[in-house]
Amino acid sequence: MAERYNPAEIETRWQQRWEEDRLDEAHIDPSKPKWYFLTMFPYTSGDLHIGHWYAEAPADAAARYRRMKGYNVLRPFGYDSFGLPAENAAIEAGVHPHTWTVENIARMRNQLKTMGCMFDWSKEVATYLPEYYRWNQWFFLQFYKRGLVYRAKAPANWCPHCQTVLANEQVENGACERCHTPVTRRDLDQWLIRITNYAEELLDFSQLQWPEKILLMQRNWIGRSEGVDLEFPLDPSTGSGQALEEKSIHVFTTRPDTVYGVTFMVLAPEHGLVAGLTTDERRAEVEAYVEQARRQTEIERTSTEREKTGVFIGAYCRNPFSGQRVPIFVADYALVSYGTGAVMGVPAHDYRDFAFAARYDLPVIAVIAPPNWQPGQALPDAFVGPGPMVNSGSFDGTFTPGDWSKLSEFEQRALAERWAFDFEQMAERVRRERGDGIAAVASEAERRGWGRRTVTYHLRDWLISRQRYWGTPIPVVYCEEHGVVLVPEDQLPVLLPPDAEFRPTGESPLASHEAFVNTTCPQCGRPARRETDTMDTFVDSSWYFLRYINPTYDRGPLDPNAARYWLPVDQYTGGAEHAVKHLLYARFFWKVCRDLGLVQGDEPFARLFNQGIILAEDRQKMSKSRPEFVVAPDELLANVGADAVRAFLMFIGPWDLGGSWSRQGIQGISRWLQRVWSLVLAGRPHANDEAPLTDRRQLQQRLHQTIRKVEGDLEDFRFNTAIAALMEYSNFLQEARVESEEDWDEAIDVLLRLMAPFTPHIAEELWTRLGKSYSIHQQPFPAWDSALADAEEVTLVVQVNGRVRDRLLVPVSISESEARTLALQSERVRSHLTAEVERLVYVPGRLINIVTR
RNA sequence: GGGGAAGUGUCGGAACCGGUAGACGAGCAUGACUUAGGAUCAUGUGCCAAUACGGCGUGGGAGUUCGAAUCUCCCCUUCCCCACCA
Repeated sequence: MAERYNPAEIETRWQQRWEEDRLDEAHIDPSKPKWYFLTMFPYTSGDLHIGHWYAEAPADAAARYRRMKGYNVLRPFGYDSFGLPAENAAIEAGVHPHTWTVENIARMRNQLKTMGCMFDWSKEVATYLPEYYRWNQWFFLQFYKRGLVYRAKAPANWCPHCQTVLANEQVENGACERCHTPVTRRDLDQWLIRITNYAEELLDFSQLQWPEKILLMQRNWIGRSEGVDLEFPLDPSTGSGQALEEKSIHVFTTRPDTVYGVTFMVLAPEHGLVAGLTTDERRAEVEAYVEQARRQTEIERTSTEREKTGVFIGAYCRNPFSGQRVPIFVADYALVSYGTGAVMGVPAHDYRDFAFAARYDLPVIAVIAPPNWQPGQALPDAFVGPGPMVNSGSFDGTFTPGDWSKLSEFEQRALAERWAFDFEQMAERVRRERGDGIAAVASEAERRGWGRRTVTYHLRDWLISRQRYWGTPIPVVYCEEHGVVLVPEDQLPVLLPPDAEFRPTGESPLASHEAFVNTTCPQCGRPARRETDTMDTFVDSSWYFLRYINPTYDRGPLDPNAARYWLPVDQYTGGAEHAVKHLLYARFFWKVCRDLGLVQGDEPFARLFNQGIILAEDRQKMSKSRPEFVVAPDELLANVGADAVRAFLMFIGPWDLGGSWSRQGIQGISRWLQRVWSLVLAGRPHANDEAPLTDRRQLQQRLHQTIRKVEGDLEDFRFNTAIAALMEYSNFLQEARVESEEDWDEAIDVLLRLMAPFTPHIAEELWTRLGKSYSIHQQPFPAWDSALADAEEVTLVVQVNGRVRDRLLVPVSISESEARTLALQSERVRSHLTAEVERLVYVPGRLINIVTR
């Protein structure tokens, strides 16, 4: 009786051996093409769950395949280990975040090793270590010197639960992405990074082989809008008596063609001019409104269902084009964070303004004539479509496209229906029309000095200050004499003191640590205070992949020598949830690094692949409240083994779609591995029985077809069909009766090499047991020969009027006339030929369709 | 409100260019072997009929085509992302 497959024993044995032999360490080798294969590093949240396996196991198979194809593959691993979750968990458990993090990393590392992945452990990186965050601080200094870091007092997203500010990207539906508490606003002095300087370049995706979906999300997030900054002079006859430096209000508009339709002006509640412009009699009401806007959460404030509200502030400005006096309102539908924080209200041609005007009984002046509209007629709704300008002084009659080209076809059709005009005709008219009211008014504004063309982005500057403990201290000192002073490079790192009170109070925890706060000014040596905020952890993750290439290098964040060889990353894999956070920040960081001369090229990640999400059996997302899914169960590893878990996760479906985790299906993989085990160890099946001999040519054909299929699937991350092909192949071998020992050996040799990327342990074990040289993971991937893979005979389907009536086995080389003859001779076909044959459609190698009258 | 992805047996899924729908697994059924098994092996398994060389089948409805899961239009459902962007 042959020995049974015992995955637990085999797997631990090989994992130890590979580690001892440093099989997976990558070294610079100019004689080989390199392949930097990166997977997003995990947050150190504790035990590994099946989601981690899902991110790592298929990527490992793809990386192992690359290595077998002759690439020098770099496959590092690290830990994103600063940040709120560590702190929150530590507070809950009453442990220091440092202890919590160190323990988690140790546990995660051990659990990771049971997966049998080809990680190069010599390049491990953890962001909480001073050797790492020292370079965050170094980057901060370089950014500062290049004018890419600045300090500003601005209303910031504030999470009342986490007691810290958040970047725009970390607010989801108006709530904190971590704890889902509704976000409010707070005015604080904050450090920001000028990512907007790179907005234009970040919109260039031409060098990226990324999923369209992600590019689209980044494009939308950056949100480029071309428009005009228009200046509306303040009316001197109104307003408060306060002396104002500002003489005008700036608005950003994409629709200057509607400027004659302005009937009011809206300032965001946080707009700097509100307090100064408000008249005394309006002051109480305005202040109450501003105060309630401030208290509201983002969710309440940005709900689209909500009615537009606002308050007249008593002041007026003047429309430079029409000369008309325009009342100024404060309303929370204007956002400080977009454009100039002020909106020109054109109710006739903007839905929001229309709703606002309706509520406060403000005039609606149509300045673009909708189809079938008569002058003087009231508008039932805002009209955003194209048409001739009216009520617009010298611009009357100028055609303007309105929002037409910005609308999707769907929206255009809806608009056509709403205003009862012909969609096709209008589309054609806009295409043909040479007039452009938008450009005409914009040019006029520039000529008269009333405004200038400008581009506005949805992307905000990146707010990196955090009022929390567990992060990188910002290397800045405040001196009474010298103000903001940077900590000199040779004094880095500014160490995070281990003994600070880290419980959040709303104040930065470091502020109460006297020994940390009190320092001396690097310039004059007199007493000074340290900055007590820490950095957003997205700073850490923006460049970790640069550190991997040589994590011990101490003369800079990255080793230039290693950088020249390894960078950029050839393949990046990870979840799509980072589409506009990490992936945008990392692209930005790279571009700055390029400008600092640290790296070459414009993009860090040439190719990107997003795996899907793995759900529990009942399609619930895995979570901490469901411990049965949080831990990749030891018991599972003991029973079926890591190879089976790996292969099952790849077999479950396409990697980018994710799927449900079920223990049931894993039996199928386990059985397959058992069958392969017996097949390989038992030797040629049916060697001595009466079964018909398998044709040698057919054996080779299956072998080469399988290599071709598995290779193609691995190139495209289609692991599920690759494994199905391997199953088909091993099932075929099980049925086969192969005469020659050599042929059999070749067939098995190929099977094991093809399995090695997916199930590395069993492949290595069987390989060794067959007496082949260690290690299978250093063997080349088998090559296929299309002459051998291509079939000599094909099944020709014969259809009558599109219905399959017969299948004929014919040589590939069959001529059309031979095929016709054979098809028409077929008994099965003839019985369906009840009418005269009209024509014959012949698709070589596939089918013949006989069409009758 | 906008954008995107997807709907195929009992289940996960396959079908890459418009050309054999359901590969490969799971589950189920029957049988074999077994003291027993959630072990192993064999056979079957889309639905309806059951005489088969039959009919119907890829969310629903239309269309293009010799031929549609695949292309076009309308409708329905699910998931994801963004959401007062002036």
